Parts: sequence; C-alpha cells; structure tokens
Amino acid sequence: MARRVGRVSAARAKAVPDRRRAILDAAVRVFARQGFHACRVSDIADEAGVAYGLLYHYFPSKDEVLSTLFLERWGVMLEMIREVDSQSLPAREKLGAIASFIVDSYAHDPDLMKVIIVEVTRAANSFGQTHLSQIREAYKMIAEIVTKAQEDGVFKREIDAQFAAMAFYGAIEQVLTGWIFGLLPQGEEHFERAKQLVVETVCGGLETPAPVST
Amino acid sequence: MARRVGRVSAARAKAVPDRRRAILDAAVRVFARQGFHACRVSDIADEAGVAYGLLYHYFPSKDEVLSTLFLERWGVMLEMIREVDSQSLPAREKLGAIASFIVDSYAHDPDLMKVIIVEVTRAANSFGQTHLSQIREAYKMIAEIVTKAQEDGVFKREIDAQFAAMAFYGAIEQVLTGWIFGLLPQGEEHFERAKQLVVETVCGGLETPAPVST
Amino acid sequence: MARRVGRVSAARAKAVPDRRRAILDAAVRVFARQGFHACRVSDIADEAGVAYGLLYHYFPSKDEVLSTLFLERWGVMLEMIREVDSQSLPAREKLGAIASFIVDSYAHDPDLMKVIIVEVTRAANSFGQTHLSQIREAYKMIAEIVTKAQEDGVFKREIDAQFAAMAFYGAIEQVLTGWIFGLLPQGEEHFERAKQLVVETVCGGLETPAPVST
Amino acid sequence: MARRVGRVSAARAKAVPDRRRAILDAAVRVFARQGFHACRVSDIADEAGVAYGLLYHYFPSKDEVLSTLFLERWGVMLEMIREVDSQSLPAREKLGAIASFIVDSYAHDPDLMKVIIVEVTRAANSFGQTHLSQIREAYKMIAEIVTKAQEDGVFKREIDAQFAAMAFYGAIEQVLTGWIFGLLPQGEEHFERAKQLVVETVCGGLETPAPVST
DNA sequence: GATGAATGAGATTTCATTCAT
DNA sequence: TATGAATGAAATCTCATTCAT
Repeated sequence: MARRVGRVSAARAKAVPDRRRAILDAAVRVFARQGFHACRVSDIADEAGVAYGLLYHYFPSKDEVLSTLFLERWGVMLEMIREVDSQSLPAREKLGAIASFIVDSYAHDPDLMKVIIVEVTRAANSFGQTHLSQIREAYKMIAEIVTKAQEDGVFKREIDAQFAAMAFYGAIEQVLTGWIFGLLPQGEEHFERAKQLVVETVCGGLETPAPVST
Repeated sequence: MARRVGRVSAARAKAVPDRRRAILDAAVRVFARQGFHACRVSDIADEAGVAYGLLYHYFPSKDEVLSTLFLERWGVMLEMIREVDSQSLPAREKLGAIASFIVDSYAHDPDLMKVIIVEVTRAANSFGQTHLSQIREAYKMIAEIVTKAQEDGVFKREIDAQFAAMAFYGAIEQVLTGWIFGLLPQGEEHFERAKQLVVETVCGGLETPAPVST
Repeated sequence: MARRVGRVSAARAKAVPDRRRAILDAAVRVFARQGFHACRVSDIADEAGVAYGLLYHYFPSKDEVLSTLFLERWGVMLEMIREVDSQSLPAREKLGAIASFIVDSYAHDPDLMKVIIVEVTRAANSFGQTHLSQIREAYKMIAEIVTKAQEDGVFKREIDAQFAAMAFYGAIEQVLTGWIFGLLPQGEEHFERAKQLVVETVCGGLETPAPVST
Repeated sequence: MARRVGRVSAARAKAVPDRRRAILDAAVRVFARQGFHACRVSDIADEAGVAYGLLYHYFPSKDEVLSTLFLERWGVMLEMIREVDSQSLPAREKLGAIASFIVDSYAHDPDLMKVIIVEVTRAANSFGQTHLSQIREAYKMIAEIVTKAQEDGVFKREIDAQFAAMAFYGAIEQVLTGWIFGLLPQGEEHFERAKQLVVETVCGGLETPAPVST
C-alpha cells in the first residue's frame, strides 16, 4: 500500500514527506561538514529535523546510513561505466565520458561526492575495506577499456592496463580532492575544463609531441 | 649511508633504548593495522612494549603522535622535492625522481606511507585539514616544475600546471592506494616498474604517437 | 504549602519518576559522604539507581551537578534574606530569622548544607570562586541589615557593617561546621538553642553587662 | 656535620640551600594559587626549582607536604594559645591576643594561612578529618578561656562555652576568608582594626548598651 | 511512525609515586 | 643528594543503540 507509484500516489508522496530520504540528505550534509566519525547520530537527526530515534526505524545503524549513500551513488556510476563500455567509441571518448560523469556528480552535489571519496573510497581502514568489491569493480571496468584500446593499438601496450586505470582514476579523484580541500579553483568553467584536461593529460600526456625528425 | 654515527657513540646510543622512537615506530604499525581512530593508545603502548603513560611523557596527545609521524616524513619529502627542483634536469626526470622517492618510501616502509596517506593526506576532515599547508607545499613545488617545463616548451601549455600537479600526484597516490588495498601486485619488480609507468603515463600519455600522416 | 499541584496531576507526577531529581538527591548524599573530589560520577549514579550515562543526559558535567545543588539552595536563602530584609523588624530579629533559616536548613537536610558549605562556600580555590557573586550577595544583604541598625542607633557604629556581616555569618557557619565535624552536639534541642545563642553572642556579646556604677 | 648550629655553620647553612624548606615554601605558594587538588607535584617542584623526584626524598607523599605545613603552623598557634591561657589576664585580652596572633599570621604570610584554612580547617572531607584532633584542641582551649570567664562572672553563663568558642573562631576565620576571597579590604590598617573589632563584636556585642532605666 | 529518556562499554588523559642512574 | 623516565590505576565524558510510550 505504501510506496505506491503512479500519478495520484506520486502527488500524495509529496504531501507525505519522505523522512528516510530527508535523513539521507541530511547525513550527506553533516558527513561532509563534520566527517563521519566526528558527527553524532543526533547531528544528522537535527539536520533532518527529526528525532534521532527515527533514524533507527529506517537504518539499522549509523554505518548503514553511509553505506546506503555510497552504494546508491556508486551503483549509478558503475551502471554508467558499464553502459559507456558497451558502446563502440574511441577509448579517449569512453574515458572522457567517465571523467565527465564524475565531475558532473561533484558539480551537482559536492557534499555527496566529498563524503563518498573522503569517507569511503579513500578510507582504507574502514568503509573502503567494506566496499572494496564495489570500488574494485570500477577500476576493473576502466582497465578493460584500456585493455581494449591496447588491443586496438591505440594505447601503448607497455603500460599495464590495471596500472593505467588506477592512474586515470587517481588523477580525477585527486582533482576532486583539490576542490574539496579548496586547493583548486571551482566553478562551472573549471569543471568543464577539468573534464578535458584530465583526459588530455592521461591519454595525450603532458609532453608536447616530439618534432618529427627528418 | 645516511645516519652514520661514530662507532663509540653508536654503541652508546644502542645502550640507551630510545623509547620515544619505539613509540613512534609502534604507532606506525598500529595505525596501519587498525587505523588511527580504531586503535587505542594502549594498543600503541603494548606494541611498543611500554606503559601507556609513557606515551604521554613524550607526546601531549594521541593526535600529536600521528602529526609527528606525518611531519617527519613529509618534511623529508619536501626537502627532497626542493633539492630535485633546484637541479637542472629535464622535467620528466624531475617528476621521475619524485615518483621514485614516493615509491621507494612505500617499498621501504609501507606501513608508514599507508598511515600518511590514509590518515593524513586523504583525510579531508581531520588531519588533512590540520596539515593542509604542508600538503599544499608539495603540490605547489610540483606545479612549479610543470610551469618551468611549459616555459621551456617541453610541456603543453594548455594543461594548467596546478591541475597537472594534482593529476601527477593523484596518479602516484592512487597506485600506492592500490598496493595498500591489495588491488595492485606488489614486490620489488612492480615498484620499479611503477616508477617508470607513472611518469610515462602522465608525461608521455597512454596513447601511442599518432602516425605521421604524409 | 508550596508546590501543591492538582490531585490528578500529582498522582501522575508520582507515576513518572523524576530521575533528574533522583540524581541531584543522590549527589547530595554522595558528596556529603565522600566529598566532591573523592567521589566518582558512577558513585552518584549507583546511589541514584540509574546508569551513569543518564547523569550526562541531564547535566553537562559533574561540576554542574554541584553547581545546580548550590544555586538551588542558595537562591532560596537569598530570597528569604531579601524577604526578611524588606520587613520592618528589629535588627536582632532579622538576624535571628536568618540564623533560624540556616539552622533549619541544616536540621532538615544536613547533607545538603554540608555539601554547600564544605564544597562551595568554603572552597576558595574551586566552587567558592565560581559562585563568588552569589555568596557575596548574602554578605551584602546582611551588611545592609547592620547598616540600617546602625543608622537607627541600635547597633554600634564603630563596627564596620561589612565586617559585622562576616563575623555573624562566620559564627553560624562555624557552628554548622562544628556539627558537620562532630565537634558540637546535635539534635532538635541544640538546633533551637543555637539559633538564639548565635544571635545573643553577636548582638548582645559574650560579656555580662557592666554593672551600673553609682 | 650537617645541620650544625653555631656561627660558622650558620654561614655555611646559607651557602647550602635548604631544599626541604624550599619545597615547603614553594608548596605554600602553589597550594595557595591553584589549590591542593588542582596542583601537581611537579608544579611544586618547578616552583621550588628542583626535580620533582626530590620531593620524595623529603616527604613520603604530596599529602604529607600539606600536613607538615599545617602541623608546623598550627603547632605554633596552639603553643601561643596555651601560653596566653596560662597567664592571668582578662578574658577579653586573652581572646584579643588570639585574634591578634591569627591576624598577624595572615598579614605575615597570607598564602600559608589561606592554605591552612582552605585546605585543612575548612576541608571537612579530607585534611580537616585527618587533623581533627589538632583543630579540636584549639577550640577546646578557647572554650576553656570562656568557661573561666563565666566562672568569674565576666561572661554570660547562658552561652555555652563550646558554642562561644566556635562563634569566636568562626568570626575570625570568616574575616580571613573575606580577605582571601577579596571580599574585605586588606592592608596593615585593616588588619589592626580587625583585631579589635572581632573581639568587640563577640565580647561586647553589636548592640549599643541599653540605656539605664531608672 | 515518532520520540527522547535510558543504557553502559570504552576512550583519552592525568598524575602520584617508584626507582635506576 | 638529585634527576626525570617509567608506571598504571583511575576518572570523566561520549555516543551508538535500545525501547517504553
């Protein structure tokens, strides 16, 4: 009966505020601001405007709130990479699509991306461990793109695909980190430029082409 | 070669065990194994084989132990980058020296590098914030190397130096993260290879040179 | 007479045990028995029959428990002195009313008065400092009673009012201290007698009236 | 050889600083400033300019330092009261001598008197308990003075001697407390005046003599 | 659904005291 | 004597989680 989808109930859904969603959204802001460990469950509840006991109606634990946030978003990303991968496009464009998606994700919801990166993908001792298989999946798919490009003779074969995938993803994530830390300038313009630069850097290299010697 | 002391005083130094050093070394192992937040001060003391009150004899807090560890090592790295920077070498070699230093650091003491990366440089909400100026210093010096290379016409001018520095550092750190997480194969051979590949990737690019069209 | 509530709500009030009050009451007993510094927060919780985390639900710190106790009771006393002061009574009766109130307070709840005196009014280095303004307020109002009596020609003018107020209050507090330490005999009879004696001593003096010389 | 008294060795005694004394003197300052419980043994040692281990050469514990301080000074006071008591003087003058001694003690070394009062005589839960017999001794001797005066018909018989002793001592101590807390003005002049006023208040009473009715 | 009082394990930190040198 | 490194018991406070209402 609950969660009915359809026009009428959709209207009703608006009338009945979705507390679960409110808690998740609040958690993003609080985790981004204070960090997962430094915040209390009651901080999230306060931000969401609910009693903190309610959080335990929707989630079994504080950990699960973060995990939910991560899995939701990471799932979308994996989906997207999978789709890109299945198309027949030049490797550079595939990597460009991935970079674009990640940068757009940050542009659209910087707090969420900050939380995912800081509290999960970069947290080797806690959630990074828990969600290792999900994280690894992304690297694997990127590596496959590289492998294919190498087979096509477009990418150098001497650079290990696994390795290249890490370098590529690391470069993007570091740029996001730069934004998160306030080390790189932000803004629509910079976001767009970053998408191109990261691909150009990793695919084309920083060096200017060697002049053709006669 | 470094840290050599006169024979006599070296013997004496052995006679008096350096508990402070023992605590720092133990902290590295414990932080690496359990994470800074998940470990207790007594875990460090146990690992060091001392009473945990002694930790407070040498450090004002648990935080300060980690900070000391970070600053010690990061200081050495900054010093090294500064030295490399001052020499007149091709940009690729300068970046290669930096990559080598970082990889060697990991090869030599993986726990320490894990701690520095996981608990400091990637911990945006805690120690990453505290030591931001130190971290930024490294990025800045790398960016200067890129800038110089651009002025020399060796590096492409369209890729912002700041941005390139982040991409370069991010690529290396991600590779270390791969080792830390067990996502990339480790071993002397792989470490050596990584030094070359990261430079080749970022400087030369993943793509094969475009065939000279006639 | 005070605090009477409607029958129904009074019954209801009983149904819901006031844990905050229980903690305060337990704290009085524990502070009196062991002293503020020598007791642990868990001693208070045990005495109150609650988990000690609950104490932190109601009070931000152990200090605040004592402060609450002091301010509650001291406030009542200041109120009472203020009221006495406002009436038109002979100075001796006003001081008598104050002495009576303090002695009655002790007779009614010796532990509470012990705590207030030992841990606050006589604790120059800790809570005595914190609550100095409240303590001073009592002395000030007593001094005003003396001043008025001096203006009326009832009290000697050569004894500074501030000074007289301290002597008067000091005499009473010392008597309570005698009871607290077990140096003076206690009991309803002694309490009643003390009320008169302290006033007689300070107002009338210890000396017998000089015989009228002819 | 040590502790030789006499002219020559006295000169030497100056040359060899008395560390035990230095520690006691430092303890007075530190206890007065921070309170017994709030200060650390190392604070005392720092103030005395010695290593804190040395304190344990001269005293078995921190407690013992305070006890030594108290017993030294309180012993002198008991001695003095005993002497005064043995003389044949009017009760008022005997009490005056006691008040003078106490006030002079404060004038001469306010820190020491603060420590004795705050940390011992008023500390019902700790040192007040430990040294109860010593403290009681003073009250007893004062009470004896009162008793004798009552037998001589100089003091009213209806005011219990024990009680009068407490009131008298309490009045003085409260005045000292006023100085300690900064509630009463200090200075040579005020100290002298206080000696008279406390006796006049307790012996003569605050009230003006009743006019002789015919 | 919603609330927030109640729980209690567990963490950091302090500091009196000991003792080898 | 004199030092201060070393010890470890103990205390306060936090906060995720439970559950009666």
